[in-house]
Amino acid sequence: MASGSAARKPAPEPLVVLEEFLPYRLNVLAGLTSSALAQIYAERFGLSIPAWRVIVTLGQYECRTARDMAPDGVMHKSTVSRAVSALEKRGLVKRRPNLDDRREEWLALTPEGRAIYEAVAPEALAVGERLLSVLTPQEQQTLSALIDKLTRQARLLAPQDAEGEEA
Amino acid sequence: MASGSAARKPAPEPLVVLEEFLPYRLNVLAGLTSSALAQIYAERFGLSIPAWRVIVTLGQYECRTARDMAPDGVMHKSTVSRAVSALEKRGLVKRRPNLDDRREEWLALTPEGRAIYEAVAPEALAVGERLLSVLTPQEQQTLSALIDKLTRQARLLAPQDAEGEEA
DNA sequence: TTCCGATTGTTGCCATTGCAACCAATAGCA
DNA sequence: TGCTATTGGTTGCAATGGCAACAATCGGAA
Repeated sequence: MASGSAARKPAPEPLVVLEEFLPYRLNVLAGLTSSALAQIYAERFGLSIPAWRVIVTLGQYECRTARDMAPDGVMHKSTVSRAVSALEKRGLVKRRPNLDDRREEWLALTPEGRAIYEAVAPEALAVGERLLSVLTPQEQQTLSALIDKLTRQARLLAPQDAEGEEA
Repeated sequence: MASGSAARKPAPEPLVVLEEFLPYRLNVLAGLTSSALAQIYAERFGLSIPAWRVIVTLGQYECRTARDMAPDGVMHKSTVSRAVSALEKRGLVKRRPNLDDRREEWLALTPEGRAIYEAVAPEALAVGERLLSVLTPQEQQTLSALIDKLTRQARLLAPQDAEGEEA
């Protein structure tokens, strides 16, 4: 940084201080966290973010439909669709028609899918633990409550439907 | 939801409960927050996320170089490059060669850019305020501290260099 | 029964963007 | 002075993913 040190001169009237701006800080934190996680499921298991979410959801609930895959509204239905297709092609997920409503299909992990799930999940959990390890149990509980409050509020402020648009 | 209510059956052994998994919850919150913000700077001012960040950074610090634009490591240098090009083409940002080191260029908002900044910033701030309005001042302070702690830790866990990969 | 609107899921198209290769310029060192 | 490693920045390429249009199906009301 030869002479770039002058880059700190504040502008006439800085209206927003980025480093203190909550949405920005949340994005940075979420991005870093995703990176840490991606190291696990991407590099080591060849899973994309959407694929990882599908795997983990199906590991948690058997037989969800693609529609239910993103009820919290984090992924686009097209994203889910493509992720499921890819996972099916890899033999990790299996579809079964729902005879009661033939628009949708039941989804479930195959044994191979379950195996991957059981290999990835503990490592992902470990990352989460390592993240939280800098907080006391009390702080963790507080954080959880704060995130919940903010998420509820953010849902009110965000465009009603559209929610899936990060990465 | 004709018959989909059965989708709740938990799997044999759910190792990860997504709704309680910190990285996931952070991503959801950050995504919703970004959506709320994007409504302002995208729909109303035609700014992309990177463009918004450039504008806001230049509003805060005059004459930063493109390199300094993402020191917190949130944007790729190619992303910054393209955002700056676009903004220059729109006449919102001006480049000036740095004669001391001709690899880099000083960047600054043009009057038009400054005008946009002064129009967007207050609205963006308002979104942030509305988000935080569900927390007491005490809680806001706590949240800030927790985010800092987690961000520091996440930086240690994430791949050393790569950080810009959200959206 | 027969529409019409709503819902699930897929796909084509396009914008975004990460990656890596590359150019230009600098710094450090022999 | 040259030679090499490093850094700021740009661009081609390919993959990702959102949007919107579409097909298939269902539910409800006339």
